[in-house]
Amino acid sequence: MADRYDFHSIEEKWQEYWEEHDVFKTVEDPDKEKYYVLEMFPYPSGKLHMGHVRNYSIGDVVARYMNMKGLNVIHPMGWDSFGLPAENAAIKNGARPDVWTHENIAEMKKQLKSLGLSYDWDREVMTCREDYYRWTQWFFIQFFKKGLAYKKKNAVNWCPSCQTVLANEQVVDGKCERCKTPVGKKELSQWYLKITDYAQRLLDDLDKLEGWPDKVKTMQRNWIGRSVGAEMQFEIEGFDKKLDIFTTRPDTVFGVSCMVLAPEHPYVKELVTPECQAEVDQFMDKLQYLNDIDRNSTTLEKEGCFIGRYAINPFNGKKIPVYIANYVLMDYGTGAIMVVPAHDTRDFAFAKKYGLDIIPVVDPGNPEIDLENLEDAFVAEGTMINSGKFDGLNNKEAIEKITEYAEELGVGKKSINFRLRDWLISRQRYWGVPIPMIYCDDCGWVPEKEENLPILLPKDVEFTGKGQSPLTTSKTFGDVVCPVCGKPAKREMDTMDTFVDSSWYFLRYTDARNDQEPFAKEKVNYWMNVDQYIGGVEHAILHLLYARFFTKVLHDLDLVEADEPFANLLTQGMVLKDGSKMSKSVGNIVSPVEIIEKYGADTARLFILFAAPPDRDLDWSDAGVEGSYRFLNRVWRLVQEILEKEADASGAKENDTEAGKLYFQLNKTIKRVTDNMSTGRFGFNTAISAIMELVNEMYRYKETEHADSGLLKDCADRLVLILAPFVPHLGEEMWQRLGHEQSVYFEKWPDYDEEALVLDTVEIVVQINGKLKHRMHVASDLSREELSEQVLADEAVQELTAGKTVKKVIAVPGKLVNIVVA
RNA sequence: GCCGGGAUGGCGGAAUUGGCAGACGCCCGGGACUUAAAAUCCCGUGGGUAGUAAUACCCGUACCGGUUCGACCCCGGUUCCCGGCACCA
Repeated sequence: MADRYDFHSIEEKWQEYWEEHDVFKTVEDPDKEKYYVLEMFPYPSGKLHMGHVRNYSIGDVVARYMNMKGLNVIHPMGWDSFGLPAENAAIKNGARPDVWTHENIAEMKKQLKSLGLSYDWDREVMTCREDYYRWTQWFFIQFFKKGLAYKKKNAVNWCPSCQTVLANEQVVDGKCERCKTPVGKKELSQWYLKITDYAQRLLDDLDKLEGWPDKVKTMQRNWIGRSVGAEMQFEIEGFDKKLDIFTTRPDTVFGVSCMVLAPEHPYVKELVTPECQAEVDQFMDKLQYLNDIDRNSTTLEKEGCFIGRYAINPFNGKKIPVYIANYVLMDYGTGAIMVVPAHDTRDFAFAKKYGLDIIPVVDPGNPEIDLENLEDAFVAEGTMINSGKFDGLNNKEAIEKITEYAEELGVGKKSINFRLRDWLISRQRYWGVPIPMIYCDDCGWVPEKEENLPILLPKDVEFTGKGQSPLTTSKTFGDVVCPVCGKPAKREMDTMDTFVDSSWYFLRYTDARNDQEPFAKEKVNYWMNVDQYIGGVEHAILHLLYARFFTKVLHDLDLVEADEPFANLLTQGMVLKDGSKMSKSVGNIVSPVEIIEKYGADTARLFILFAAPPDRDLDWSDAGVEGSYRFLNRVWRLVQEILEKEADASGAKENDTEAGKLYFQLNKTIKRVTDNMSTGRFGFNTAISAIMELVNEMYRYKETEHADSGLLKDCADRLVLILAPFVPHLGEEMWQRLGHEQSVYFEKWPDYDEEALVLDTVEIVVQINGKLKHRMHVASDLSREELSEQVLADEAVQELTAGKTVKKVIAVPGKLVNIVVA
């Protein structure tokens, strides 16, 4: 009789019910407040892992809760289905990438459905399907027309293993983000999206994102890397062009002792004097043997080489030598710097090595620092010296004053530099969106006519895994006529980075079947923004930055009202096993399919939500899963037992009775769960523990004399309502058995009885000198004074304070009284 | 180096943001039911000292110090761990 519940048949039953009755289908309803909850869509690898289960369980609880709260919830799912693994399968065992991908999608969709997730599958999106990538191409053309897409030859990141170029964001510690192979450089002509035009807005608007974790905002700020300073021009003797440098320390311009250019700086070739040529060549040779990681290492010794020229400091007319050096990078600022050894640690090291002047221009005002013989660069705040009319100023003020002065002299101006680079989106791979551009010898790069979209991926290609894009092997793809002049022309052979696809999928969900436009305005504007976005922190800069950029551009193109995509963001922690990430090589993978088979989806969901707060890493525990399973069986049995008893409502709700206690607990629980579910709190683990306490209390009450079965039934009803978002199959089943006709998904989230939470008497704590000594029950509505009086009059308290002088009494109504004695 | 986050029992984690530290769960121990086991139910469970015992007292939220009647929480300093950025001028 104390049987375990049959989750197999229950879960199957309700999954069928939801599907047959279109329970999760949503349509726009202007009279209802909407709620858009979204989980990051997966790459269809074919197999669900625990990270997915966690991600979608969180989203599903939010979606189901918000629906019960009466909001019009949109909760879609789709597939980030372009990408390398499909192509690698093609290279390895001749699979067709499209077939391979669709098989994987079918398998994963089956697994997703077995979790009982509340998706509106009518909105399903696949980025690899023509009906989607047609619009990705269309957006690219809009970007191009706005001057936000351009092709440029540049030294780019090349992954030799993936045989393609990578964006800066995809290079982590000098290695490929996907396959961890060290990334090299290649000189290639590639397509870029001009994300740098949006650097300032992307930075500023982070302040608007109150519902984002600080961690992610900080990461984006670091990545965008804004720094304020000045650009200044230095004349070079015997050279007609001026040398442009960027500095954040214009205040130190009187302390410049040399100029340094990046070795790749375009002026270098022209500037090197014949006497220095040999030495410069030697230096360049040495640099060539360094890979990118070493070249950028902070520990690399600072080395350089004099190139035979002198520059003139426009502020003091001083003649200073011009060098090239390994620590100056061509792709930041102007690729040239002024060297101020006294106030920059790198410059200091460089000056020491080459015997350059070290001229202090900021006085620390600290007698312990010997300005004539600095042992280190002084980089903190101080007073200006050796700087002509600026002497005596605080150096922070001098930054502004000297910049203004430079402007007067016409040798410089305020300047802001970003670390962010433009987004390189060309990929030399097959399984991606063809870039809809055509090269004509006469017209240059022109976009394909919009009515010709989509430009379909050709099927007659070979997968060699080597060299150029597989599209080049197609006999049908490359040759076209120029859309402008009609002459023979060539198609672009590269495809787009898949991060382009995922930069707008959340917009497509709002109108996924539209074949006239990417989405209808009224639909996208009804549903956007995403109210709650949930996914892994690994996308903190990649996807989340690109998606913000895309949304802003589409906003500027007047396609969407929103200019930020995601109002609230939850970055969920990883699922670990025995303290480390689940992986094939470690052999510690727990398969969701097996867990669902053994315990059911409801148990898996409950455990994963209960074991840790969602933003923290979660260590998988088999014993913990058992515990969650035990709890669900406990609830199941409780509800069965209550149903077996005849309901005889009497409704005793006084605080001092057992029934009153239960009624109080019920309302407290509803309040706690409700509070924990509100946006931004994500207290799923504590919400569940509150429900567990209620269940314990119901068990206790059930065994008391004269237990009121009407009250128990009432409790069971509400227990099921608040539990249902977490364990939806069991929720539906119990709800039905409790005699309700409608799906629990459509029921209203229960309110709690505020009055029931106000007790007539409360237990308060009595402290003597801050230490807990005694407890007593008092009326809950006592004032401070009444409370102190009553406590001091208490017999036990008198005993505790006997023979001591009461110096002070602090009373906090409803909480405690602290008696300070001497 | 700069920035962000963190450290609480044997374990995962609670604590309405200054008011009973350790909720809830796991593990472990004891008991009930059972011929027995499983399942289930009940009880105990931070450490220490004293006591046959009810109990009493002491210590305890990484470390040192401060503010306060009162600190896991606020302030100053230190250590360690995780994440991001980094020869970025």
